[in-house]
Amino acid sequence: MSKIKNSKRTILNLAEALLQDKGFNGFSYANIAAELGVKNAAIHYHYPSKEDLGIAVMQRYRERFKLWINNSRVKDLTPEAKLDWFLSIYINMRADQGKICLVGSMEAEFNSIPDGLQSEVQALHKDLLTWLQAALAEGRDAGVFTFKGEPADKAALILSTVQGALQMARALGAKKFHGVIQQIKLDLLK
Amino acid sequence: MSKIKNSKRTILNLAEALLQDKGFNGFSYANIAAELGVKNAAIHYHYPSKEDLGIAVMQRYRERFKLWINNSRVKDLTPEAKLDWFLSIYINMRADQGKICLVGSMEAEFNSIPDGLQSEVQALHKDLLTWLQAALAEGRDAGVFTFKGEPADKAALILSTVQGALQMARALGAKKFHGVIQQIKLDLLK
DNA sequence: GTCTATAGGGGGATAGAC
DNA sequence: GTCTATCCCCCTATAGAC
Repeated sequence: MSKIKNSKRTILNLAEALLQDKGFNGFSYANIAAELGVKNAAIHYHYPSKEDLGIAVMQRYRERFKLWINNSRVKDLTPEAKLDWFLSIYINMRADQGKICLVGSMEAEFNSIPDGLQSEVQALHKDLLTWLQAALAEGRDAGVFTFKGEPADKAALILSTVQGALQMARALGAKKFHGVIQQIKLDLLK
Repeated sequence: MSKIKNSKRTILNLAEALLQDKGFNGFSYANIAAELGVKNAAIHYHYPSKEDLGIAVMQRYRERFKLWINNSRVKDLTPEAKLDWFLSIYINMRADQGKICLVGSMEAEFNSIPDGLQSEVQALHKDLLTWLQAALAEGRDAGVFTFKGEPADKAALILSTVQGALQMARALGAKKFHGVIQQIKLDLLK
């Protein structure tokens, strides 16, 4: 791995964590530079504008998700295990550390982020929804999930729920978040 | 109504709308001043600091909610009508105009808002949760709601859901939001 | 109560040296 | 690739005149 690729990766890692922590308007190049031990301008060399940086974070996340769902370790899971895998993504975001999901962070500030970034948020949200909808449909057909209505609406509900629950955890604690996760399963499993 | 009270009320109205639109870090005194047709400093006269303004918005909302739930027009509703009333609060926030709820807006920026404001967010979220939990328990006892688990967890789930769904509407459209609202009812009613 | 003026800080971004 | 230096803008907040 070349040095520049490593720098870029480290910057993206920090930016992603800051987005989940403080949001797009809540972090600055100075935050990243400080943690990296370099100066402000060095970050601009790798990502000229803040919009570029935000877009790069979102695109990387989308590609990561695509790799996961196309890997047989996820693809071949039972519907129930697929749901557990999906929920574990949000559990691993560490509600106890006040982190929220990228999509929720970006959508809360949607009206004050650059246009190009809005499109990336939209694309990622669609990807998540599409996969979850298929998993729910598969599970209901297999007789392990039970819910009324359309898989599309149920998927949108579950995604909205985990997104909101991570935010709730900031004010009311991680315990409440885990209660919601359990309730999602109670509402879905036979 | 005195003139100062009117000014204060107008400022709070504008601040509330801006919070739902752009978030605490996304709006400025200049935004309010411009819409009010006065200068920046005039707003500081009524609310010295931005934290004061944010807290005042949250406190007013809490009192408004308290008045509603203690009014017989809500208190005497059937459990099912209570749920509809509660959901109508979020429907009336106009997902089609990109507005989200105050709690969601504040919690998404929770780690970069003043401490005093964090406490108000926490208090409002608790109020909403407490009322919804009681309504759900009442409805299940009356045999009109059906759900597994604890009313506390189901209430936290529903609140997280509407909060997340309003945010989702920004990226994916208001139609998806209304689909989620319908799904909430499908998941709850017998 | 609102004004002008201003202080003081932070943020995004660029130029040019090394 | 990273540095120093700098520009310019927006923001919160205050002082003092009207």
